[in-house]
Amino acid sequence: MEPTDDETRPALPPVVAAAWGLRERAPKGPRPGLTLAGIVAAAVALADAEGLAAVSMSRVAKELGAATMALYRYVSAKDELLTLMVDAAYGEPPGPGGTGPQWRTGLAGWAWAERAALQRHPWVVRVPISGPPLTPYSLSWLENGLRCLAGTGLGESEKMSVMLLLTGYVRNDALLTTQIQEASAASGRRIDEIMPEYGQLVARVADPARFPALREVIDAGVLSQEDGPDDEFVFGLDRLLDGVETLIRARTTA
Amino acid sequence: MEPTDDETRPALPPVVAAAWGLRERAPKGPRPGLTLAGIVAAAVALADAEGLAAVSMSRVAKELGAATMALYRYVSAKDELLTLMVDAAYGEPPGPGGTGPQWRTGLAGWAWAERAALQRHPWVVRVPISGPPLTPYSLSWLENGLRCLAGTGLGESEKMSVMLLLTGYVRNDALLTTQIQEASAASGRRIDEIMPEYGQLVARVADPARFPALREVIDAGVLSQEDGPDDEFVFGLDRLLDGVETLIRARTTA
DNA sequence: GCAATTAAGCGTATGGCATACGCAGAAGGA
DNA sequence: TCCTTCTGCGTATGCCATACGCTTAATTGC
Repeated sequence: MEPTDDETRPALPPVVAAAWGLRERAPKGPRPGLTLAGIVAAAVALADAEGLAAVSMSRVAKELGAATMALYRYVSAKDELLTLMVDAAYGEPPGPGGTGPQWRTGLAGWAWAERAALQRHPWVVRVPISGPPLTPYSLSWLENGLRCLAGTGLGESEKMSVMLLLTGYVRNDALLTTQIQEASAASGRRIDEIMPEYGQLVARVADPARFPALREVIDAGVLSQEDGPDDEFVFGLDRLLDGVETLIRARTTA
Repeated sequence: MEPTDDETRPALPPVVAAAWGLRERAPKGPRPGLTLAGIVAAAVALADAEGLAAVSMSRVAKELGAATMALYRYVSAKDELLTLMVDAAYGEPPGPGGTGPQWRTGLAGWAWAERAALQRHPWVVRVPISGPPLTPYSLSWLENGLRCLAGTGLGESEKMSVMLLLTGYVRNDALLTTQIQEASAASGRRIDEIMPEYGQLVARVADPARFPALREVIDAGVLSQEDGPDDEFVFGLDRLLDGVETLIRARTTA
């Protein structure tokens, strides 16, 4: 008996197989009354409307008119549902951007697209990473990002590192944004009220002798003026892509 | 009656006042049997030992030999406790680095120090941000970071943006690292087992025709080789500081 | 010394959560 | 017709945050 693939290769995690539609149904037994895609869609809609905290197994089931435990016929644990929700929330990535010298506009467009997706589904960044990306849409996003870096002279390992850095930046920005929004909603103040107040509070609490640099920032009025919601994102993205550009230039001229 | 500070200035949030030690105790009534600092220390120790999920009000109280509701005499809600825990976990920042041309080594040291603090207390990045930093240690970290940028020609607003970008990078790296560790612990596999497996799984699931760039990465063996745990952090930090350097040079030569 | 005041510690109750387990019944194959 | 297999689901367990109000300790004003 020759070795089969099943013995030489690691098995696909069940949730990955499900995401790629590789589950085969046994012919016997009653027809399923629900579908995995329907469960995921209901959970995504619920998270969009009421936040990730509202996504409990019983609540999703109620939304579908089913009992809580019925969901466990489709998903072995809540973690699996979350993984599938994230993949669905990402959806189709933007088309591959230009390669070669256009890498920068391509990657910038990719980053803005991820940001837009995370603004549509802010709860995505609250779902703990369960491992490196293996689900269909996640891999498509990675693929299209990597394509922007073709012809830049970067090594394959460097390309992956750039993508990791970029998606990390976008995700962190989205996490910060939603956390600030939630905190301001919880405190009942609007964000444009909070920032000027913040400057005053820091000034009150931070002794100028011990916090001189901070005091200069406050005196410059940085904390009082409001900037457009995109300004901070643009700044960070520009720095980050500048850093990548420095590396690419070094690889090209070397 | 002339306007007092209390009328013209926003009030300090209670948790901020507590963190700066500004709570005055009424002389009457029984002596407190617990201290805020003691509660925070117990909660930090518990989070270090068993993770943030283990930090429930009843569990912290049990650790202190008190009843659950006793804690609510010191903290108005769990969120307040979490805020104080984070501040305690950061602790003293590294001394201010050199200014002027040494900004880069100073900021790099700052970033490594924050990373070290987050490795000591991985749960910190799981605590939702409740607002801009106002607690003592948080402000000290910000202060010492800003000092590195003195004499670089950056505007005050740009200095703040750089610090936001840098701390975001470090925190995101820490979040990713702990999530991967937790996921690998939950699956019972070691991380150095997972990565080679991951390459094989991607290869199995990703059609080379549809995922050419991804396939190149896999074929280069990027996903199979393990790099030192710091390599990825070094790469991102270098790119990020390169990007800041580009900006500083533009401000200097202009 | 005594009464009034104030805050500390805490017992109880509420409503929600994930999910292990096992049963009833449906669908198809033999 | 009977047997296998799978679906839907009811129940039970042990957690969680925290609102409310009682008892009691420590102090002040008389």
